[in-house]
Amino acid sequence: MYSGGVSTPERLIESTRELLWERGYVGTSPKAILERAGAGQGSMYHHFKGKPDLALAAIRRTAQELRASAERVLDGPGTPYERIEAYLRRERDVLRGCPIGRLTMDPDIIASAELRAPVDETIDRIRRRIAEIVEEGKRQGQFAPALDGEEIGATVLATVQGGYVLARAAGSPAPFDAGVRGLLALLAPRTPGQEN
Amino acid sequence: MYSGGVSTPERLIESTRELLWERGYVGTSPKAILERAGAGQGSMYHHFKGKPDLALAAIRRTAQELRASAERVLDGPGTPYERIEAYLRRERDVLRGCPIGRLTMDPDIIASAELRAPVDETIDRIRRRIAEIVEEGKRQGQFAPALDGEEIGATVLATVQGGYVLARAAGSPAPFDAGVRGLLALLAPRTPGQEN
DNA sequence: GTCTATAGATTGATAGAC
DNA sequence: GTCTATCAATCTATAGAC
Repeated sequence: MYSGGVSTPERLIESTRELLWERGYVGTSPKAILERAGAGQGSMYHHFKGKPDLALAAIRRTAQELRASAERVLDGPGTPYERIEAYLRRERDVLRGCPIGRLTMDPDIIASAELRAPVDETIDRIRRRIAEIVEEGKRQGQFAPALDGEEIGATVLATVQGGYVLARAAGSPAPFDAGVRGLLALLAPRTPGQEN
Repeated sequence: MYSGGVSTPERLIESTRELLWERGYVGTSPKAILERAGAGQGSMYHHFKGKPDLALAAIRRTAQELRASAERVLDGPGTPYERIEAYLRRERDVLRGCPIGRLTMDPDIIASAELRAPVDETIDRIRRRIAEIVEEGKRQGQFAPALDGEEIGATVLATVQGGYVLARAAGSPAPFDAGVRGLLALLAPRTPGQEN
């Protein structure tokens, strides 16, 4: 339950972000949001048009934060391989899953162009940033010329998103970590004299 | 809506399978199941203890079918690489997602050991089968000895599961196909004289 | 701007007629 | 074995007092 010097709309958005992550859109009721935010029924409908409007505000903020934190890692120091490795290995609460990726399994999100848009944009931007890094690595001779940046970008992001699925199914982060290690082994940069 | 010479419990299970795939567990109501099955309230509670019991029957059947069809491809003809390629490229209704994988984003499925069990078992068995095939490929010299079968198995399955996430976010199967192509490029078998 | 009261629909489940 | 009727609780939303 949020309190402190934070405004009511702010508490509503933060509570919605948490619940969307935990239970998805379909599984999140206004009542649950209001309880967590410590607000009454009227407050929500005063500040937002309804559940979809509040969810949109919450999703936009989560998308923005996720994109920023991913790009901080991808634009950090190191060789192309090292930056992709940093992205794959960065700290994650694996069993909670991806707060943006999980929304793609929500039928009401996918049915609404407005709610799906920030999800699409976030995933697409990260994927394209990885694609650029792979192309950079190809120019530097770190990756094989036969690799396609766009394709590897999709593979990297899919491994992460699918890693969450495997981990949640198993009830353990281990399969996520295994998938990441497998991908890194496949991506391992070519060093002089190395045959694979 | 199911009819024909099919029994009522059968129609209930099939309707539940469809709805779990489309809307997940949280998003599927007994009412919706009954409407699709063309049955009344009483029928469902006569044959099943309730929503979780019916869902369990539906999930077990879907899990069984998915495992069988995946293993048919993985145990088919061809080299280890070709069998993994066949698995990755097999026909999929990409935008519908995986009927088993999507359940991992359902909080009520994950909260129930009984409902999660068939999901876990299905994913785990396919992953281990791929791991065996990778080890077989290593023995044949088709894959680099440095690769770990268990890890690559997780990477392959994660790429598929995550590919669905990317595709549904984009509203197009293209990112799924791109991710698969990227992974296949990384897995590409070593042929005599080839350096990467 | 916040609250409670209330609305009509839907949820998951039960009772009891046929 | 199937149906309709009914249940208490919850859903999303609105009304209106403060």
